[in-house]
Amino acid sequence: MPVDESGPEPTLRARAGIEDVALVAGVSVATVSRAIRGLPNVAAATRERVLAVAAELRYQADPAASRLAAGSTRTVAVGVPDPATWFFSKIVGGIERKLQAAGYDLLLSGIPDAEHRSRFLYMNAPGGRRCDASILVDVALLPEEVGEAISDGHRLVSVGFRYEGFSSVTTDNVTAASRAVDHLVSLGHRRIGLMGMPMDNVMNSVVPPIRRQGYLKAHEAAGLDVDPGLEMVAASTSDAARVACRPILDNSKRPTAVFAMSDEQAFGVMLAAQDLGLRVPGDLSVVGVDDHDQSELVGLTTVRQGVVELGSLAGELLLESLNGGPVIHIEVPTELILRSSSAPPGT
Amino acid sequence: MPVDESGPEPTLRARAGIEDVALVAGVSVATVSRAIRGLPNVAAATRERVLAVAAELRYQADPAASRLAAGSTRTVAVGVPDPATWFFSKIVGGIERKLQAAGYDLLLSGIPDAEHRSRFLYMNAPGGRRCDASILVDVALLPEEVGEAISDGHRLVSVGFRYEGFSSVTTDNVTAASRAVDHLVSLGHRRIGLMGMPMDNVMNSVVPPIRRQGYLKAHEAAGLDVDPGLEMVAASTSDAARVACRPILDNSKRPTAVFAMSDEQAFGVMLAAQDLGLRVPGDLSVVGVDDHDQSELVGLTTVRQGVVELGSLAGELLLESLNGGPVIHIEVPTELILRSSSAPPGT
DNA sequence: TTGAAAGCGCTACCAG
DNA sequence: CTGGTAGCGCTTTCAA
Repeated sequence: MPVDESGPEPTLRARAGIEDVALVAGVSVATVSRAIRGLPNVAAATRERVLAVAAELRYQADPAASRLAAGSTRTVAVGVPDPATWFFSKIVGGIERKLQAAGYDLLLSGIPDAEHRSRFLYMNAPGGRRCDASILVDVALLPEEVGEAISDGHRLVSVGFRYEGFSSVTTDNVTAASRAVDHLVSLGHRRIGLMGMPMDNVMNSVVPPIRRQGYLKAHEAAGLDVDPGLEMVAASTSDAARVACRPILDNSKRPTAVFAMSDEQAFGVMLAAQDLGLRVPGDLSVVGVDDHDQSELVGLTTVRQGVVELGSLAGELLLESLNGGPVIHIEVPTELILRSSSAPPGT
Repeated sequence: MPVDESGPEPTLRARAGIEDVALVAGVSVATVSRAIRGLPNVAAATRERVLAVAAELRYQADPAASRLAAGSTRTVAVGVPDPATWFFSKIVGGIERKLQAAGYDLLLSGIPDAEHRSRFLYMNAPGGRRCDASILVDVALLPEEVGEAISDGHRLVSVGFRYEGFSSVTTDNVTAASRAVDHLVSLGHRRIGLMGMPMDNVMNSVVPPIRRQGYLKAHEAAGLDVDPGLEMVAASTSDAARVACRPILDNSKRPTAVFAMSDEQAFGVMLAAQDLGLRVPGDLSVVGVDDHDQSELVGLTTVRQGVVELGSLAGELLLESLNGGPVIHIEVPTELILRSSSAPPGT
């Protein structure tokens, strides 16, 4: 009766550890460690042999063990308000590509509110030992959080806001907004609504007021009064904006144009106009910010910012900072893209 | 001359370790470990004291150390072809919410090609010790990869495809596609183009052929011949589709309708129609799949699938599988949404 | 209910 | 250039 050795190849049976590799290659674990990580002081022949054995045994260093022993995690945490959003997903995509290419793992967290934000900050602080650094996208930090992060030695790059002490990638939001409003003014609009975002202290608390500044500035430059009754606020989604702007549009004293702080909001405004039977741009001009993938199709005039680029730049800055690079602030340019959603009033 | 003790609070100086907590609380590290993790066999009073000290010292267990000692990583890896895409970002969002709520970390990887796929599989296999499980979204596995994953004991849930051996969340793609084409047929269309996706073996290699089946099936059911000259292929983006369909639309023998495998492709078809001066739906009807956020605004008729739900369900299945749950297959329903991009030919 | 101690798998220092 | 070995910070028997 033949004894059938069950289980597959006995050589590759369990997960190979560094010791197994050392044994088979006939060297010490120390040498294996050096050889595999490409450190100097390993004879070429030795390294080759070790690498061959490691490959054969399908050896992979246990990340937890490496991290524990070496101190570095080769992981970076990325926090965004909502990863399912057009804007944030583009940025995450840009970051991911850079990090993956550099061999870093990317830990993704959604940060929908202040509680999540402080948890993120706490867990990803150096003391948390979860990552080597983190990237925060449009998540506003309180002054005390900034101070704490700095004194903790938190490596952090910020997208959207500029904090001294951390590298950042931002756009010139005052200019972006005033560019849009200037355009509407130059078309002859005098009653220009603002579709803004909430300015609570939880997230996005910096971008909206700045874009609003641009809106005000453009009015001032044109010698126009702003009508506070034309200001609306909604989350940065099409649906929220659609609902929020309805009362102001469904009104004889409605604006002749609306500047929306994001294209997705602008889409919502266009939808509301459709709902009310208003023609765009005949009855209502609409301008947004972003140059969303679908903006061309719907003919939305917008102020473009290179969103994916925002992400890749953030990834690069982070990598540089990890390599001991200096704090760098980058401001990416914006550009007005003219399409069919804006025209002189009453056209 | 007063000696100024430099450095902040001496008590909280360095990062507190479990030993510090034990010392201050007057218990052993073993007890601290139990107390903090909520394990039984700790006196209520003791636990309370330990927790208080831990909070005061801002103690956090080092994840790497815990992982090494306990074996579990509390991390799950998620692989998608391109995280910057509408469809995948929605799914990742759905997954993220579930995982975050359950206290799991989410490692995000883009898997644009076969090389990345095999690297992902290798690193996130149980032997990689990087995560406890993984989720693959629309990343097609070769039969040998499936077999290997199973025999490795890889915990994996699949979104988009159904493999025996792993939990999965899918949609009925044949029905989705045939529903769309049936609709066009019932409007009177006889020449219906197909905007499909590439069927290489790298990614998306299962969904496109299945949707194509639905397209063929609907033709057959209606007794219609399919014209191979009306088949187009492009990546699932608006731009790619716009370019790819141009030659077929810019032709006297053009189709009267196009079924696109995704809404983003449908957007591209609509853009191409615009480019060529074709009216939608008058000269060309267009139907997509997904019900993208912007589909309502552009009036796109589409077959809706609950994309975020796909993600949340995947997250739930994964969590259950981690808790020893069984393999489960879920198929989510689809629904035809009628809008203005489809109408009888020549309307 | 609590504590002592043996690892978890690797890296890094120091000798040789 | 290579090997021995002491940790990294926590979890988990096993005894007490």
